[in-house]
Amino acid sequence: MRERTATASRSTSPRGAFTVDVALLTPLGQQLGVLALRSNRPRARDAVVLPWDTPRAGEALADTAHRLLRTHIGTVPMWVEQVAAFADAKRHPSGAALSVCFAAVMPGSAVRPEGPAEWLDVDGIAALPDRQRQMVAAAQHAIRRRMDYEPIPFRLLPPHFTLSELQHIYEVLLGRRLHKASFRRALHASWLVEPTDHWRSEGRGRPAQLFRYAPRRRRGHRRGVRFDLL
Amino acid sequence: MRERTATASRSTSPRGAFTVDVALLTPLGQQLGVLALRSNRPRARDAVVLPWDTPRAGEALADTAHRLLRTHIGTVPMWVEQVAAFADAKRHPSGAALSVCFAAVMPGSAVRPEGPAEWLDVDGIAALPDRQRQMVAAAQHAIRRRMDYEPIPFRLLPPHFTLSELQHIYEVLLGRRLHKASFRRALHASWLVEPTDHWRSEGRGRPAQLFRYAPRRRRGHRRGVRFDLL
DNA sequence: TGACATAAGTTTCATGGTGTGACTAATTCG
DNA sequence: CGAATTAGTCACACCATGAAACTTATGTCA
Repeated sequence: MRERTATASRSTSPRGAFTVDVALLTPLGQQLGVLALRSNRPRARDAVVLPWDTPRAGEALADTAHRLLRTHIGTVPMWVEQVAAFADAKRHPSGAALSVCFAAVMPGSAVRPEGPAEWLDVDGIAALPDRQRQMVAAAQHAIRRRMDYEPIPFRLLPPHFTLSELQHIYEVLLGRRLHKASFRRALHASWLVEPTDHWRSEGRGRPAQLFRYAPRRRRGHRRGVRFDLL
Repeated sequence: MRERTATASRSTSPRGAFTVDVALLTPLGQQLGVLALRSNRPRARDAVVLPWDTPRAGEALADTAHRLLRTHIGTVPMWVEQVAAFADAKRHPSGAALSVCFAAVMPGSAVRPEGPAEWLDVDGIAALPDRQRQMVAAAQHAIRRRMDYEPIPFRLLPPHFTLSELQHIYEVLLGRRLHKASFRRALHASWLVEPTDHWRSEGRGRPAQLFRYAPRRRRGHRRGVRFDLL
């Protein structure tokens, strides 16, 4: 066990130091799940917390986040990015004045994480400390925004996937249904995926063709201003 | 003078504390300018720095940024937002391990700021400390992204403005030219501006009608996924 | 075997947004 | 007056979008 992980020590960091907290999101059925650590004292105020730690000497923020993820899920997800710093009066398990939140995504897995870790439904995060509740909301918001510029959903799928699986990931991340024909038309027009020779039969219904994420030459198409989101 | 402002003290903050730094951007002709403070020791390594300070006890991050802005330009701009936290080994004038960057925008003014403050061209920021150079770049990047969701350019204009002025702001912030007809067509289609009864004669050329920022009823138009930015 | 359910994938149509260049309009200056 | 300058519009080709209907390929079960 590592020292200074969230479950090992609580409220023992010196005041004034800062923490790095990780909101690791994953598809959990039709919802989003976030990785939380359950303490062995279920009656305590911090019964469930996000993974957090203080950086080691000379360690970059992102490296602290990576180390936390390696510790708790054994690997570093394909997508990890800083969301924001939080320093208001809201409670944090460390007592630190400031916490930097990192968001990460990993493929959906039916397996329950081992140890004190578990998946929490993003809509059932009332048990988290106040500051970490804000963090989960901010992480979800950041992901939805950055999806427009980064291929985050593809990081949540194996190398080969069906278009229905891809659409389902988009729907879970965005929290709304998408239209099948429009989704596929736009996807193909962007030359982001490439069909393979393999098909997957999922029981009933027509088999689905497997695709690979293989972005083609970008036509450097500077688009105009979009006012419709203001 | 306030204690602990950027020009008053250098490298005197306790190590381990963190700073709040502000990148205040403004249109400067065809370019962007950023507010910098020139020290009275021009030969020093930190000849020019962004405004920064450490938060007071119990002060929220945004409040520290607001206080800095009030100190140096006398008012709090209409748009101030956190960009990110920086904590790598790059040099910061305070010596602090971590710095939280805030971006802000204010209307272009031909007036030179008073005191030790001055406008630095965003492309001529080599004189800034390493970490603050990163901050200015990140602030510019963040603004370009958030312009799609927030009416930041309107915060850079007086209550009444011409459409040419608005387009010029967009061009300076985005760093590229826009097509006049497309810009206006999209703008009007979004019902963001409202014509007034006033016109402005700017010397030569046809007078321009003045508009007001008056966003109309949003038709809750959930748009599909955009793959063309990936 | 054949009807049905189910899921993948395509087609079609109406509508509306986009880039572009050319056009008109109103003013100042010489 | 006429040229220069800036504001504002138009027309056209093309692309993107939402929606619904349609086709294809499988499994299920009588």
